[in-house]
Amino acid sequence: MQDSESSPFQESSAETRRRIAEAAARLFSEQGFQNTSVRSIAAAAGADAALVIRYFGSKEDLFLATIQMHRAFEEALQAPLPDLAAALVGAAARMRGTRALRIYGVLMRASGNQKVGQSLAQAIEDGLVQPLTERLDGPQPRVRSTLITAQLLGLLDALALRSDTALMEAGEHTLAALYGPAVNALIFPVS
Amino acid sequence: MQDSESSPFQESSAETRRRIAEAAARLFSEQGFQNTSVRSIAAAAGADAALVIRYFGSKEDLFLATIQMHRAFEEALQAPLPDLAAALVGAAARMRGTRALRIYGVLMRASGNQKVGQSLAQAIEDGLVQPLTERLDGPQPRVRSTLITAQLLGLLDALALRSDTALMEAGEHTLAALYGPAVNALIFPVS
DNA sequence: GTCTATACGTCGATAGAC
DNA sequence: GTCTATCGACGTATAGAC
Repeated sequence: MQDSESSPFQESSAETRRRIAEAAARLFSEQGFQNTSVRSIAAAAGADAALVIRYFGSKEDLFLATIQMHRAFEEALQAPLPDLAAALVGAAARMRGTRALRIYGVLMRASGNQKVGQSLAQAIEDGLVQPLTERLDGPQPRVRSTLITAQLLGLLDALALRSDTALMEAGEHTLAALYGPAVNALIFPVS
Repeated sequence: MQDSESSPFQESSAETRRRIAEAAARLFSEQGFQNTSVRSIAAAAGADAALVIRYFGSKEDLFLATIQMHRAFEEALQAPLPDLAAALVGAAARMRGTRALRIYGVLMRASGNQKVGQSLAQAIEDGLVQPLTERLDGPQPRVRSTLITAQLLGLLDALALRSDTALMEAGEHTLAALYGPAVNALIFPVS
């Protein structure tokens, strides 16, 4: 399963494997999981469909191995508490047009697949809900961080899945000025 | 294509067609679009797979014809402006465990299909964004209503796609008390 | 050891027999 | 009006050529 680059004098196949992974990452992120066939990945990599399965086990495993979510909120989560909301919304706004946002949309739509759904849920838990929970003061930090996550992912949905024009055209400053206070209502609840 | 019930003495097929639509609605909402085969729908309806296609044109058209989103926020959108946020969040919270919420998740995950994605986007526009925009006072009503929609759909995502335990177990009152003010921050911006 | 040829079962969809 | 036969494409598996 994991024969990583342990032997430096691998004859040839490591290169083929890399080309397959590269083609898979590109096609999956452009067209999604269901709309990308194993055969088309093989063709783009100049290889055979059987090889793809031989190297990666299944289309599902190939997807999980090549498409992984960028930790888009990692930096924003370090912001001081009074600036946290603006930092999170700004990070989401800056994802517009990026590959990371497209990949989020692809993962979302592929989450009907059990492994993909679990993987995505875990990434959200580890990359957003859990770090947020630790930073919150006051009552019910877990529910509040989950709701903040819902706000941020709802924003990403509008951008990635619906390409909402009103939000695509708005300036980052406008989005932060409007959505920031809404996020702050959960960071600093009125109790 | 459209031979609706124009002749009252249809021999038999109208009943078969109804059974197919019924089975399709049930299986699609339980298993999603991709995980439901035309053959399994035909079997559940006691009919033949070719008949299913013959009556409905394609699996895609059958899906669009049978799975349609319940206008879950129609009533809440009538609430007086000061109560609107609580009404919307309450409506979302009450969707937990319902068929309507499962259907939302199914549509979301099937939105990689172009027709499904457009249909869902249109339903969101007509059932949420547009009515909300008309009710908002103050600047940038369109962007604000789009962001409120993002909040509400983000909440539905957490409930339908991730079955988030923190939110599934929270009381409707708790959710309204926490998320309501966050929605209100967009209904009544501080300017 | 790296890859190709081939095949199996299932899918959505179509043509035509009854 | 309904079903049988079949199509091409899919994911996957394996035998064996180089």
